[in-house]
Amino acid sequence: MERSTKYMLLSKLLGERFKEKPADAFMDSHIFMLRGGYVRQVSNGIFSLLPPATRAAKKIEQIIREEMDAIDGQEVLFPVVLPAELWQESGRFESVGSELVRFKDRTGRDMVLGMTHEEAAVHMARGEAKSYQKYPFMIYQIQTKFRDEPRARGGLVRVREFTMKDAYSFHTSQEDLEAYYERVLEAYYRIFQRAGLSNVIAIQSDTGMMGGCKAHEFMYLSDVGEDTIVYCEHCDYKSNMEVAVSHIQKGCAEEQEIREVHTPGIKDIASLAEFLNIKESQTIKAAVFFRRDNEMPVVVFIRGDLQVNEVKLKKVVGTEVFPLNDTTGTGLCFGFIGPYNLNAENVQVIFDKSLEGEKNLTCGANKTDYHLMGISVSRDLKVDKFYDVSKVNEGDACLYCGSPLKVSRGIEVGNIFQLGTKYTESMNMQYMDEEGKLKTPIMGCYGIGVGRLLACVIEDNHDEYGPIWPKAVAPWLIHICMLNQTQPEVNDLGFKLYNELKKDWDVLLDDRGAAAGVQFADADLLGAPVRIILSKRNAANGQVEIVTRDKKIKKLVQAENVRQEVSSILEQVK
RNA sequence: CGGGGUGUAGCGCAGUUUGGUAGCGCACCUGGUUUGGGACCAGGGGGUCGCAGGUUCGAAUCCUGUCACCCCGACCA
Repeated sequence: MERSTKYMLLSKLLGERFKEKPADAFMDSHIFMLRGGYVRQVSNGIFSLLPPATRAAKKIEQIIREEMDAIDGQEVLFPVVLPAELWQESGRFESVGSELVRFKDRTGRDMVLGMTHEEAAVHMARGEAKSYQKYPFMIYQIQTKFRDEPRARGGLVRVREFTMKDAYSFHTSQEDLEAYYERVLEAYYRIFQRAGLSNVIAIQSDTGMMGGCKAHEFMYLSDVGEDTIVYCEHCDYKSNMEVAVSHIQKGCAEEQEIREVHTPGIKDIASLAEFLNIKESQTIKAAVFFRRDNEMPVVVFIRGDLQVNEVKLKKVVGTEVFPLNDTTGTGLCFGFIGPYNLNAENVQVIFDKSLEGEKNLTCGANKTDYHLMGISVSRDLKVDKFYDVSKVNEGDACLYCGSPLKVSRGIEVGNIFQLGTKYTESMNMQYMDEEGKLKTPIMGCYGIGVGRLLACVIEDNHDEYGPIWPKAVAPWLIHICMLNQTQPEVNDLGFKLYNELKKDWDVLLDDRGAAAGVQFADADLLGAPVRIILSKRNAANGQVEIVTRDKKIKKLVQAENVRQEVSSILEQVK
């Protein structure tokens, strides 16, 4: 019996492969992982990995490990289950929503499932790093996380339980953190490159529930990505849509008198612009939200052609906001809300910067079926402050160089944060500096989702038949097919090559005696970079065929030269 | 959490409108013929038709409830 999945007989490999497209999958990586016997869903967003995926994941983890060690990381392991007290110390037991799984243990003690490990890292570090002499240091783990996502989807791209590499660094100065942050950023680029993932960019991002000041997300650019990225082709500007900024072209309208117009049933900007034959950019849109703390509705006034960026708005109002659909009890005249003569006693009003200085605008009249035309913002409205709460649109001018901005989709495969002292301070972590004074360390954290990265590697490396694994990640490097296996010379040569090659490489031997088409289809799904094909007709000449999974190399070689040919071909493939 | 969709064998599906013995293709097992892109012949195993109630002589099919999964949105290190 084979004892190692490193080399393996295909007849023993666990994992049914099939040719039909699974009905529930729509992403290529998801389809191939199901069809190729890589993963099986156990529950929504919860997967088991079969041997091929396990092997590929381990290889990715090893790449990550090497690169983390290369920037002085020390590997550790935190628990999956943590006591609520730790999360109460940081304040996140209360502040994080229901994606944090909370439960009670046998004795009724509150516990959580780790969804990220800042608290655990500080808990470890504060007990072990009491002198400045230990600093700086970085600890990391590769560990299961659980987040009860409201909506898992796309196979391994967005799941509830997943393996993540998370790293935490501790510093005695902001400068030191920033210098280290740069080292991590470069290590991340090396990791993605080594894993065979092209087209990953680092972009500025929102810090979200992590807190802190500066953060980057590493985005694999892909049409099936869930995140929207704004970037400038001319300068270096790249940002998540959530925090993207742009220069908004201002109108140059003439000032006009205010006049009321009858607009029966015209409740949205598109129909208003059409009804009055004006541009959408000449209107003021009112978007209403409610605050999570339910204090009062938030009315955002923004130029009619723009949209409200809820992440930006959340930062301005200081709490989460949700679009308000139920109008009753707000005192607002829905569909006809305008900033002029608005009874704003019971609402919070925010003006977007797109309105600053604009003239001759049309807005709701705060009474049903009427709008006002000719509003000039500086003349007619009292605005204390304009905020940037608008979404960037493709083609907007870059704030830094003026070139038109581009918009793309991406999958977040990693992120890095400068956390500052958010956790070290709240959790009372201190060290003694050179002068004998107690100081609070400054912290950074850095994550990579292993399974998501694996899925992205397939997204980036596949054809219509299956994955084309980069050799650094491939479950097996060499896949031997024996056509006409009933012929002793084929069978014997197959096992001879298998036994020889497995000394140096991860090898899979198809010993099932299956039809050629079956063997090829399965080899495509398993995606080994190099395929060796044995057949009756070539065995007669002492030859075997070697092809690469990407079909770029295909050659007949003498059986006795296979080892060196494989070696040289492996040098050439990605 | 809102909107939509689907639950029948491991996978893909038909059957439900009009109630009457649980079906098809692929996969799996046995034997045989095959073998350069999912080949063929013969035989076989596998289902409480998501679950729970109800109507009925009789329910995959009709009614009520419930659960799960998928898609869009909301949400999200």
